[in-house]
Amino acid sequence: MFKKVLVAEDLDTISIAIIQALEDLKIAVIDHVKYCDDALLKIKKALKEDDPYDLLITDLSFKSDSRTVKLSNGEELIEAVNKIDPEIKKIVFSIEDKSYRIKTLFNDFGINAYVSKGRNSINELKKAIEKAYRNEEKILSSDLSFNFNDKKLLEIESYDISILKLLAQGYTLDQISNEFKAKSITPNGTSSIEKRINKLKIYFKANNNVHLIAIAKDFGLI
Amino acid sequence: MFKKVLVAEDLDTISIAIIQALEDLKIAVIDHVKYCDDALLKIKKALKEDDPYDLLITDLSFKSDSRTVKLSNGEELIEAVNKIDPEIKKIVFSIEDKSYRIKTLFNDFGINAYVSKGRNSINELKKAIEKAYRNEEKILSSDLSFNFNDKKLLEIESYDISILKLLAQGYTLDQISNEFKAKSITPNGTSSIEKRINKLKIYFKANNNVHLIAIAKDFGLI
DNA sequence: GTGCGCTTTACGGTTTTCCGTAAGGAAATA
DNA sequence: TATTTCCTTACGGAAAACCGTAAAGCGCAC
Repeated sequence: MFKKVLVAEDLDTISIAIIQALEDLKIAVIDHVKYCDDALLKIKKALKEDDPYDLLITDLSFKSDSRTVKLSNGEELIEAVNKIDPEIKKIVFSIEDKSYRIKTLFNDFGINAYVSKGRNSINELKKAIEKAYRNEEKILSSDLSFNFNDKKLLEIESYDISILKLLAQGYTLDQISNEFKAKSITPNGTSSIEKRINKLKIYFKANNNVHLIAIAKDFGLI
Repeated sequence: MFKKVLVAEDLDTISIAIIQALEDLKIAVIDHVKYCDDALLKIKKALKEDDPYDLLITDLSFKSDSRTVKLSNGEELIEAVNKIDPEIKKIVFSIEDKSYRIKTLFNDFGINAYVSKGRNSINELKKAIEKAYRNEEKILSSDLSFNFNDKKLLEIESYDISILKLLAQGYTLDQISNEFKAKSITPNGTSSIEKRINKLKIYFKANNNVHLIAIAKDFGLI
């Protein structure tokens, strides 16, 4: 079993349960941090001392408080960790259950397991840890289990997300076009952007832009 | 101290910590349910047997799964409980930190305390329980503490929420007007609705309807 | 009844979205 | 080089949002 595990979770109520689960699994060293920044520091330090962590268990969303932080969520933490420690196994433990975001975690962030917080998540977490230790890939908690080959949500790319984000900030088509030109993102003609929004509306069965943004918010795309 | 307490919380990770905290407070009877429906049943049964609960601790959001439920969130549960058991004390323990929703809980739902899940929430919860036992009113965990006299967000009423919800579903002004006429909600002229939306846009500093809905979603209004 | 204040509704002009069609341009193919 | 195909952009008309102003409706005091 893993020897040294780091838990990044801000809610005290939840970290208690995670640590208890890790103790049940007879893990020797269990460290816990409440901020992403601290997690990165600990991983750096462990590497320097030649005693790295075997596993990182992290949440996705962290509450912001008075403390100013560099890494504000789990994705940013994982991105930073990947740069300095490609060996460490990564399990995400979060309430998020939107397939789009979870697929990105596996495909772009290279996590080993995703466990959704739910009514029986401690068992699911324990199972995922054991599977990760046995080097299984793309581990999903059983309440989720969607098809990774389903291209549906993977087709939506960062370009679409950029449009949706700007729309949600109240930009008009013209303003989005100018913004894209300024950042040399192509295509950037108002007509092209309009067409792309139209595709999204058809895809999400949205009546208009307002509806589209509401749906995008619900899906956790933005 | 309270003798009999009911905990309504779907996440197993969190309920463990809550129950542990209640045990620390030497509470004799601690019951726990994962669905709002079950909470209402237990409260009903306890009333019938003339051994009612002293305190209900509930979350706001409950995950939906295969089981079909009548009460799908904490607000609905509290509403139902208020009808059958006006005596029971009510503490809401949730991640939500938007003042609008919390104020409604105190003013319209008559809860005794609100504790925000955070980095030190177990202590906050314990303190809130003790204060509620001493009959204190409108107890807030210390990480929140906003001014109840601040009228800002209280001014937004159910009429505004109705408009926002319909907008988010892709309705046009005309359609909203018709919907309101059908449900005899007044005012229902397109012009009046337009004016109201405009107020909301000024209030939330939104550039247009799309922006407004994005903000409303972020605020948890809809 | 009359006048006042407030809310609701109506109206008109401008901007933006909405949606189809078509032109322009670049890469691929023959 | 000519042709096809796909992607990008332009254009134009209808619908809806946007925004200010004016009129109508209504309760209320006098």
